Amino acid sequence: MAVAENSSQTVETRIKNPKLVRKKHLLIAAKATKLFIKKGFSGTSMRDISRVTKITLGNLYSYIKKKEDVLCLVFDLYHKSWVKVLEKNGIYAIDDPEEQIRRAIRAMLQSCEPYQDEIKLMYLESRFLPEKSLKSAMENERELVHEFEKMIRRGVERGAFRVEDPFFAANMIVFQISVSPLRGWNLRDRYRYEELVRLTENYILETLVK
Amino acid sequence: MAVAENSSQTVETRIKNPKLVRKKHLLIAAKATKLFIKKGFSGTSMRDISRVTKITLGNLYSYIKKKEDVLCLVFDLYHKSWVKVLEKNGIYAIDDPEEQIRRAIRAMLQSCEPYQDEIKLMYLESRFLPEKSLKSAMENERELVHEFEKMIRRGVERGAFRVEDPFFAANMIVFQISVSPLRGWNLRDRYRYEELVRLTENYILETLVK
Amino acid sequence: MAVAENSSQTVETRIKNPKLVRKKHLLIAAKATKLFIKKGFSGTSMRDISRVTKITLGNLYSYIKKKEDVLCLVFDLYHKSWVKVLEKNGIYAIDDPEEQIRRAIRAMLQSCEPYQDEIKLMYLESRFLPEKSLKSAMENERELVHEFEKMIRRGVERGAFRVEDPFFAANMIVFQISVSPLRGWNLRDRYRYEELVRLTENYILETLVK
Amino acid sequence: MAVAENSSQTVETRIKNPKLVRKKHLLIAAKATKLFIKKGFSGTSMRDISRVTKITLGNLYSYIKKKEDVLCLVFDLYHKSWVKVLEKNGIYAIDDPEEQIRRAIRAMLQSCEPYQDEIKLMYLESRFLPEKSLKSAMENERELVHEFEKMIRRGVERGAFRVEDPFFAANMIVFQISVSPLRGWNLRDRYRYEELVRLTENYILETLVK
DNA sequence: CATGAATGAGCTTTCATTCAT
DNA sequence: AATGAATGAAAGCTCATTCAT
Repeated sequence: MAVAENSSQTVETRIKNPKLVRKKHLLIAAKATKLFIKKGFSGTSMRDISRVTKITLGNLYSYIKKKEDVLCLVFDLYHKSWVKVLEKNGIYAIDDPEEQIRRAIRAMLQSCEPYQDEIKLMYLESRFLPEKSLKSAMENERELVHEFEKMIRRGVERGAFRVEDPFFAANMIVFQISVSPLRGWNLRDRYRYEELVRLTENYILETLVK
Repeated sequence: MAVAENSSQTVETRIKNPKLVRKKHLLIAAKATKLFIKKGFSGTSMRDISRVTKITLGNLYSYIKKKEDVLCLVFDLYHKSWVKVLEKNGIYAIDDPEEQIRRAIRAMLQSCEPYQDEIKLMYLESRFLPEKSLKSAMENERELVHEFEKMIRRGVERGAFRVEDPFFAANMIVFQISVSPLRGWNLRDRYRYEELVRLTENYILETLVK
Repeated sequence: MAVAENSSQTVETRIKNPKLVRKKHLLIAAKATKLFIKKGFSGTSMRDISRVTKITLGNLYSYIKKKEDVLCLVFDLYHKSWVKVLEKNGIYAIDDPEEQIRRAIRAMLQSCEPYQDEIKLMYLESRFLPEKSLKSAMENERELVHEFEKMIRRGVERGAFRVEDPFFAANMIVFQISVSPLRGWNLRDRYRYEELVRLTENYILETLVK
Repeated sequence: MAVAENSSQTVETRIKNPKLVRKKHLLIAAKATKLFIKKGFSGTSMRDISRVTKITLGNLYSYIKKKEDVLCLVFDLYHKSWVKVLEKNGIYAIDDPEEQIRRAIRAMLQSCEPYQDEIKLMYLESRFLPEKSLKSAMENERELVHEFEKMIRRGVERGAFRVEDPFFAANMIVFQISVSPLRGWNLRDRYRYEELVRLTENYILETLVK
């Protein structure tokens, strides 16, 4: 969930200098994100993007080939490495299943915090991705679900969890983690984010634990 | 979740005959829904809508004033009466809190079943609604959340439920009910809908019940 | 070579009134022809065409679907019925082969006269036609060549002509007929058109007749 | 018709070293020719030319000033020295007029053979030449016509030819020589080139000779 | 009430060309 | 001499919306 370091291998470029490409791609992705959040992908014009990035329209097209490439850049920027979030937070090293999954959820929630709008954006606009990118985004999510499934199964085997269908539960948990970005309008003016984290964490755990 | 009978108070019209207006509004909403599901609101042109409704472009603008009015009509058609779903299914008459909420969830899930795509659509395109309609749609949801909150509080008082924060829980439940429309791509080819209903129902109940 | 009466069956339209379509198509074709002669097909923009026809750009696209359709309209306007020119001039009724072919050539040359630039245009820009139209244009020419071939064979059988290869000769004659439009720059300021007709006619006949 | 040795006096350059200029000009012309044949002058972009020549876009503009200069280079490359073809083939030394003109035609046809596409190209795209180059190209052709005119007049004086108007005939002959490049689509899949040479040669001669 | 032609602004994309290094 | 990033204008085309009939 942390912002990706190496964006934009996906997007072809006419510019040769890779450092410059990276820099501009980051700029484009960052600025476009804000526009997309405000007006949506279809509602944002290339001229808008040109204006806010202060990159000439013609030059903009030196760094991308099509408008949807901008969307890919945005996804590249934010959609990297859900699983890495777990790795980085040392989740796999935790032995106790309850503690493990609790910490996993918390890690996810905390690393989502600064990117609520971005996550919603990705949720709303993923359908405009070119098929290849869409697939990779979905694969990314599937991986995350799979990690949770494994954690749940382990908890069940250990007798710590009581779960009817681990695959379904894993899907539900991943979905529940996104409750704040997706339903924020009803929650975020009522709770501080930390509270939301705690509440969500507890709520999910309540379901699993015997 | 049943289709609303009286759509289109929201949308102003040049036509006087109210029966005709209602008839055409229903037609427009129904046909536009399919287009929006397939191509999104921004991806659908007024010409597309004119073509599928077989209403001339000019005439179409006798029944609406702007393109976003069509979206309002669609929302009017599907977004009415969440609470009525509960009423109609006799939820309020059920005394046992666990049974009550279980049946409420089931009623919601079942009445959502034929409208998965429409629900997703409303989720995706609500941001293009004019503010007034958006507010009313949100209000509608808030009402539903509120009903669940009341059921939860009653269960807690009766000692049937163990819930930290009823308002949060109600929000989460309403959110969880929409797991199938919103995350269908990973679930719907694995489970039949009845199974999903059962799994979701059980999963949510597991959390609440002591 | 006479201008076609019924242009534009080829080109699809959003406009329903067929008379209007015909009228505008004629207008578009006529005005575009002049532009294409001056600046070529690629060098002429849709905006140019919009300007000279005084049809709004958006509306222009109600009468065509793509820019190349305009080229089709131009070809429809001028490229009809080479063979009809022969029919209309009563060529097939002439018994004497020499007289027949002489009159055929003259008829072609005379009916070409008002359209020198247009013929050159069609020669230069035919490569931008969509394949279907290109084929039909080529077929049209092939028919003309074929008619000449038949006339030549008849003359050979009658002992009036001395020709090595009638098919080749027919091709060469059709080519020679276009000498004025295609090489006009060197000839047209030296001879009046009538003289060119006479010279070409005699020159070709000289080759054939025993 | 042989490729010119000294191209590019026409085109101004920022580069000083004349050998280098010549080398690059030849490269540009040769590669651009292929592109122009395939996609036309207007359909070819400077980037295309940069790509195939492997000369950087910026550097390309060190050797030319405008895109049309590239066209000039192409014309320089192929359009030189029609008259030289006659010289090199020893045409002027031939005494017998019929033999002379027959050999002249054959020489032209044979030296055209490898450049059919190039000749058509020059025919199609000459209108994009800057006026000066266009004039020089036309002058070149005029010279060729003039040579033929002289040969014809000589034949007439000697009593070998019977020609109404030598200037017109010369024009027509030069035009006929280009029948294969310009009308190839109907002839070239029916005859081998040698046959076309023989047929054209005989056909033209038939007209002239008493 | 209905028709469908017309409008004009806006879209994405590409191009010839220049300029700093 | 050479590189390649940058520019700004213009291209083809579509759209929501209006208006005369």
